[in-house]
Amino acid sequence: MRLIFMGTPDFALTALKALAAAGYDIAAVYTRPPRRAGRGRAVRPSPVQAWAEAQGIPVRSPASFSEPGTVADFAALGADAAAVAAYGLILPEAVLDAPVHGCLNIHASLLPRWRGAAPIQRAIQAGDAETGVTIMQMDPGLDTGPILLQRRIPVAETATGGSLHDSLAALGAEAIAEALAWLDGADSPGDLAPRLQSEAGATYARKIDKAEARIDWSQPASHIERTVRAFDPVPGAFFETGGRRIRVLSAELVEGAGKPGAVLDDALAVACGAGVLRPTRVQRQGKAPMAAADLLRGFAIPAGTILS
RNA sequence: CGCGGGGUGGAGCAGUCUGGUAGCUCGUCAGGCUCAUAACCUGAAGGUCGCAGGUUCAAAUCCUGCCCCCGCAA
Repeated sequence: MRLIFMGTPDFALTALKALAAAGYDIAAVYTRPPRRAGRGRAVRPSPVQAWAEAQGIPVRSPASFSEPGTVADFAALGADAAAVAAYGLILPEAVLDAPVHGCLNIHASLLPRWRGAAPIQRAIQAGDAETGVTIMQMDPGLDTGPILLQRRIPVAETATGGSLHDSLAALGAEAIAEALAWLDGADSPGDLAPRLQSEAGATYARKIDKAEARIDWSQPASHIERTVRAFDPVPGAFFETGGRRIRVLSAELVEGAGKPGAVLDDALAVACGAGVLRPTRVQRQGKAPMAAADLLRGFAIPAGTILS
């Protein structure tokens, strides 16, 4: 089966590796163009591009499919199907229809819940007990295509954006391989007939805004705790004190009450809109992550401090 | 050449500007106190101050080069 793979970050790379390992003929990999990024602003290719090039797989990185000839080049590959995972570009209908079996997308949620850009973090933030991945037949809408198959996993109380991302990437890789195997007519694993998404239960996982990373102590402690986990490792929830930014990597709910933002003891228990939260793992700007107790040994945040 | 912080006994930090016996909060070990303790008291061990070179009577501190870690921004 002749495939086109389209994806950009690590989440997509996990799937690409799985498909390559499964022996698919990958005619080309599409990914977003290299751009200046990171400290020093060096131009660097996407994880998918770096790996694909190392494997000798042809890489294409159009800035947009509205560029002349891009759609024709895509169609000329004569692919049986395209596997799309966190690619980052909108695909016009002419692209979606070009492969024999169309374009299949891996989405990191149980659609129709959490359509959109940040399904992993939003699921944790919302306190979902379970989530998963969906393989869908792409249509022109935003994550609205017919569902081919879904795989579920529980969301652990300790799950972070990073850990859940990795779990779902692996699950998504298995699922896309299974869906493609079915399309290929081999070992049909039951009913994979596409079924339309119901609009009931549809929610939108809007992109993570930088401003959301600043902890709002007027919110309930439980919500802040989930946000801390959802935003670990990126973008990282934080607060500021003494002119320094302190990133919170994990926190625990503790007993007590107080005015939101008030530090209640010398071990960094902070009163929230409802309940009290104690950051347990933190990172001061410029420093490595450390236990909150370690930070406090050299950077006191005494009881009575008000965090805004 | 995007902006910036940092590398000091096992941990987290101060000291660097204004060179002059390396300090703080902990941890560890030993002893004491206590019904007992992560509490308290006493004492001890443990440091090539990231690496290399330079200046100086003298460098954690000043100068030069290099390595490593991290935050912001993208």
